Amino acid sequence: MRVYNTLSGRKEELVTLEPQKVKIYACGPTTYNYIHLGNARPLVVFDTLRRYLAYRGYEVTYVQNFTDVDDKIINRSQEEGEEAIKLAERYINEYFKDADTLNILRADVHPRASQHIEDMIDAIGKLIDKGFAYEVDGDIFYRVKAFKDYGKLSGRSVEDMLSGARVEVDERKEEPVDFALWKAAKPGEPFWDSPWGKGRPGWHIECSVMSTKYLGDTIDIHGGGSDLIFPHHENEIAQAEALTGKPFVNYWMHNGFITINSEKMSKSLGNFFLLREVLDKFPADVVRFYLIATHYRSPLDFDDGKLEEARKALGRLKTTLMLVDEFQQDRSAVDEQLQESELLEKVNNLQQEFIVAMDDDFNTARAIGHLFEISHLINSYLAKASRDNAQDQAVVTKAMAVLKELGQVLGIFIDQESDQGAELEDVLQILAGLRQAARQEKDYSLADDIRHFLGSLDISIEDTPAGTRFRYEAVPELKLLMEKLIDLRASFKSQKRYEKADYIRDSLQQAGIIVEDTREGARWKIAEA
RNA sequence: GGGCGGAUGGCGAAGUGGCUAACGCUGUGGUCUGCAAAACCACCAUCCACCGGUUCGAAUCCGGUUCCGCCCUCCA
Repeated sequence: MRVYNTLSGRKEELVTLEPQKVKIYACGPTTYNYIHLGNARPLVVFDTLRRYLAYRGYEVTYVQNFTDVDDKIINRSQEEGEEAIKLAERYINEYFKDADTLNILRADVHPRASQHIEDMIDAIGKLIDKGFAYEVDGDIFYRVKAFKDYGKLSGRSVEDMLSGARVEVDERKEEPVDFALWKAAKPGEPFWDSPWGKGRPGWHIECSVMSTKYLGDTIDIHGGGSDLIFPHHENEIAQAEALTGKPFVNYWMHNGFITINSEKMSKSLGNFFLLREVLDKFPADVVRFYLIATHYRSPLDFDDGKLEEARKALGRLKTTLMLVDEFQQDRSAVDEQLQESELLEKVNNLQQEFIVAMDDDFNTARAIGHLFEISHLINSYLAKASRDNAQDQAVVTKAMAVLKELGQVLGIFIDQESDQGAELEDVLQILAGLRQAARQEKDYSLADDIRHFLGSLDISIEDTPAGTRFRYEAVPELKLLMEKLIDLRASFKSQKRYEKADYIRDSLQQAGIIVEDTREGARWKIAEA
């Protein structure tokens, strides 16, 4: 398995500290707002990385922090009159809602800066003792010149930075490039007690401290967005390696940005979309698919059209799942009489190619391409297969298991549970029955009326030799379907087509829905409720 | 100014020395259908920003040019 390492600027064979075990630290969000789509990319990218490593037999330990002590949080809390830690906590909870929707697995540990102040004070003290930090008026700065490897990650030299320094210079610092480890508290700010007075930690120290605390002095992979390379990750290295004398991270991985009209999506430019706004318009699996359909290091341009395309593309894979589901007679009883099959041979080859693609720096784009090829093979096979043929059943089931398994590794098959599933399906089938009968009687206006009605609810209807099938992305509301059925029944009654009206009432009853006629009209209820 | 990366069909996006340049979207023709949708079948880049070089052979390596993005300030 090969991984692009920012440190060396090339792909390297992944050799973990311990065989078949991998320790990953991912930089998490600063929680002063809802996350935007740009924040979601590393979440999905590193979640996919993690799933894939687990799929390949690694025991993964995954740590993702929350920055809940920070200038932006303090500013926000002063604007809104909410205590900083409370505000941060509130957005941490909101973060989990978004992440869960996107099918992001929880980390093994989600450490928060606010809960590791003691550890940070301890680390800062040691850095001072070793000569890597100095105090000025209650502030502590890191002495960049003392760390000889400074700049090795971002590929720049201290000299270059000093000459081209655009940093607003704090005169008290020994060098403009020195950065804050500890900031003395200003009036009205949250603070903790330290040997240097009341204050709070700088941003960079938390990751060094929490990474080493939970994963050890040296870890395998540290990930985040490319904008963290400098200064954040550079400073993490300086802090941690000065402290331990050991390499901090073996593989640094950075994802590219999401752009809008080729400009980076960012809060300061104001061109961002909150993840939940996007999730309002598009299902989570589509968003996830969109985020990994491009290689993680490439820029990814955003607009609704791209998501629409992702919706259609993913829909193709889901269609295969649906077609197989429809084809299968009895899922449990297969598998025994499995014979040689050209389909399975090809599918197994594609599974290997999927692995080759993912092994090559997690090339999800190429891997997804192989998924489409599998999908295509299964669809073609299905078109000629026979439901009653045990061999066909076995082969298709086996092929689909591969597709599902690989989709699961990428996290793109998110099951959408419906709470009224049973009734809903029955009601749809009753509508299908009415339409089917209308078609047989050549009453196409009624047949089309039903189809158009369903179309208006974003349910599309497809006739197949085996019957009628429904497709929808958002689970439709039972209430609306019932209103239509009640309407139809009323019009049948007024036309004195009682056999149709009764068909509706009787089949609803069988489905567990009771229709009662009253003076004002009909009403309905679910029998068990 | 310094550092890093990119330029592939109508669009998106893989491919980093050698079979017909993946895959998806769109489009076209066909099968199927009361109509439709889905599915299936077939077709859609003699060419990979430009110029030069290395090589038997390059989109793929090297040099140069143009254009674009990112980082150097909080940012995933």
